[in-house]
Amino acid sequence: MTASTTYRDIYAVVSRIPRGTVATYGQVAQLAGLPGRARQVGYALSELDDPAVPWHRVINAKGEISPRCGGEGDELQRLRLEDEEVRFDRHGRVPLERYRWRP
DNA sequence: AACATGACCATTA
DNA sequence: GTAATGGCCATGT
Repeated sequence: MTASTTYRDIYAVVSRIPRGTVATYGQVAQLAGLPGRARQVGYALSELDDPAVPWHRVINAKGEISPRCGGEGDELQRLRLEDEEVRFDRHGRVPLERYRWRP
């Protein structure tokens, strides 16, 4: 494990995302003080094993759920978001204009 | 130390 | 609407 400060910073921001809202990787990176390092955010979440972090509230800039190893990860994420009042359109993505987290 | 990989984003055509 | 390009950095071998 040995979570680096960068990762802990990312986890801290993700943990602050309110229920019923979503944030993009770029947004999380920006709020975490890592502008332009959206990639690291996704990587940090992939290595994440802390159930206290609502990683399912983080999606890509297209409002879609990013693929992930394991198979059921994307599906699980969608179910969890729907369980939090977040609806998907017919394209299978979330309207960021509507559910985007605004700190 | 070097190389390759990765849950990405913004811009341009 | 899609396709391609550049950039950014941590992790594992």
